[in-house]
Amino acid sequence: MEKTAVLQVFEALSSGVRLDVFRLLVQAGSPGRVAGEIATALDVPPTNLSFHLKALLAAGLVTVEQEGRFQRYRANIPLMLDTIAYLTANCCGGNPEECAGLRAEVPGVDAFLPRLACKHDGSCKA
Amino acid sequence: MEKTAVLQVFEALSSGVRLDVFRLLVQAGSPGRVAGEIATALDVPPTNLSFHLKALLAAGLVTVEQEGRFQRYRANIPLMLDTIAYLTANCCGGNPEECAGLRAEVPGVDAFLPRLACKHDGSCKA
DNA sequence: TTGACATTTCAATAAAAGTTGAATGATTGT
DNA sequence: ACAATCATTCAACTTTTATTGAAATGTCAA
Repeated sequence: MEKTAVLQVFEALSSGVRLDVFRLLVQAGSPGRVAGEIATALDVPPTNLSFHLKALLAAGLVTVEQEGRFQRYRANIPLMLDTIAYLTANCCGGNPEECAGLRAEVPGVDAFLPRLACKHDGSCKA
Repeated sequence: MEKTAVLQVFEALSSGVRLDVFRLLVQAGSPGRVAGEIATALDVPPTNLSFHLKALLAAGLVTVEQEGRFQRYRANIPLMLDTIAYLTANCCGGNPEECAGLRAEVPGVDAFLPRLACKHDGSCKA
């Protein structure tokens, strides 16, 4: 994944409104939500929501599909996972056990992480 | 984890300099790096690096330890993992298989993720 | 085709973040 | 103590981002 794309993702998630929108869509799953539903759920003025949705779209974190006069938004989960993989790449350099131990301490985090950026025999992968 | 803390993390990671610094420290593992090493490695003026390190510190993403006249910085891996857990919480709402399938498609991502925010029997956890 | 609704675009303003050079504080070696 | 080194703080400026209301676009239903 390219650094500029990763930066766009993190910048997109660094606004309170956009973080809420994205998480709402992550939890919504494949049905997603139309813009009006999002605006109501989060109590954000439509014009402002539109501004933030545009940023999320530019980052690739959400997709849109027209549905009559509605716009249906969905979270782009694979991009979220790619971004996590980028951030955690080659964790702890030569000492992968270090990262493995830390992972074990955060309940629930393991299933969403890269099969460690380092192999289980102790060596690291690219 | 609190939303404001998560926002600080994402904001911290939304600058090219800070993203590079954090990844450098993630890969450095427990030895970390002193400020001068970071500045040299990334070719950032010390005054500017200091500005960005301060933001990373405020977000909690790095720690400092004084070492003579040097300042040694280290990545805060548990916070990184907590943040990932927050972002992926309750993924795909009622349809956890949806997220599980997507995870499987991103090589290397699984080991760094929450043991899915949903249980393997199909139900979701808090 | 007219009127109502959903959403976006535009323009203006307000607020925040990034970069730089000069100055400061702290620590080491001589 | 003195000079050199490592790093941070400060002040000024430039650039980017957020928010709002009014207007425009496009779709549906009667």
